[in-house]
Amino acid sequence: MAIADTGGLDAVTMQAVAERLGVTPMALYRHVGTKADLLDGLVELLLTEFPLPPPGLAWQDRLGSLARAVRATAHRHPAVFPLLLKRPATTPGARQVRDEINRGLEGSGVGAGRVAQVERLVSTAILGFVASEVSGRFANHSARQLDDDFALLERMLLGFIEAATQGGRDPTPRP
Amino acid sequence: MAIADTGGLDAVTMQAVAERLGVTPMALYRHVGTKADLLDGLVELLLTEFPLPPPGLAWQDRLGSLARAVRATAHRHPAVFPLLLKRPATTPGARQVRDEINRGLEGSGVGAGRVAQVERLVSTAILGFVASEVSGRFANHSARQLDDDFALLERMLLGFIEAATQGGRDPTPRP
DNA sequence: ACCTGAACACCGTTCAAGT
DNA sequence: ACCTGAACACCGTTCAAGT
Repeated sequence: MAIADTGGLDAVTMQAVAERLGVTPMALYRHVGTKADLLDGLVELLLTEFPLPPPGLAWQDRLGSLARAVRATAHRHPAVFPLLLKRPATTPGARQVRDEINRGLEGSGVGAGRVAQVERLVSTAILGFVASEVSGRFANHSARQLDDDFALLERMLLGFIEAATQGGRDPTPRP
Repeated sequence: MAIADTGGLDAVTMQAVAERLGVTPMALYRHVGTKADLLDGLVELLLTEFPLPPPGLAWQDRLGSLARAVRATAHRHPAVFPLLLKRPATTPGARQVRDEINRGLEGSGVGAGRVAQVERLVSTAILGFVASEVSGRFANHSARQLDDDFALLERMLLGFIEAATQGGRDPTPRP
């Protein structure tokens, strides 16, 4: 992970990892099946780094703080984060995050039958924005502009979630 | 592009391209500065393949048909599409698409001062979903499920755009 | 102007051999 | 059980040399 953070994903070679460990590249194959496995491990490490929001918050704040935590983690590991687009969220770390989002959505009043689809769209919107950001698509934009964009994205998603509510609760007015 | 479509991005090597052209790898450096330049060319080729929607449609249909055209192009070139996350949309091909979206947004009544930001969020949401799709994140989902998700994404974005046409400094989406 | 041969410094991965 | 030497089939890229 340290190699990826400082040198990018291309710097994560079997030789670089081996050198970091004071060992020859061939020795790694005793501990990891292939280089793809090593990258999978990196992604899982990233996922377990997302801090889950404290309980007791309103669902809006739970989801909002999780979204911002994901973004902060991505900024810390810009090379590894975009790999999330490539793998189904089936690992323990991925499920942990998805379950947290689902709890927030249930708290919002989204019908149980629609939670999975809403979760997919909300996750994908956050993932797409943050992956764009750390991958370089917004290289010409200021940090201030990106913060504004992200705040608007959060509002868009809260509005979407409220609209997906089955009328069991009154939509909460947003500031 | 043909090599990328059939073998993935990893198959796009200088040697593979050279062989396709009946030439040695070194000959390519007469026509392209570096391999990164070659990939840039691939992305630009992809961008110019997006069919722009016919004029005369309502703004909702213009934006919708553009979104679906982008998705169809991504399905045709799944290896190259995700590279869009890595580059600022500053090339002629990218500008062409962005201008088209901006025209749609202006038609919707979004204030001129907010078109750029709304465009960024709408583009990013589509890009994020489609890149996830072609990169493998939804590998466990059926084509039918993904079509449904995409249709819901379109509705979410139309709702967001409509909310952004109402007054106020902050476009707050409403159901 | 365009292409090639030879060469360099890397890659991931294997296999038999060492401790 | 864990590591290494040697080797293989690749990479991108350069440079001088060829036509």
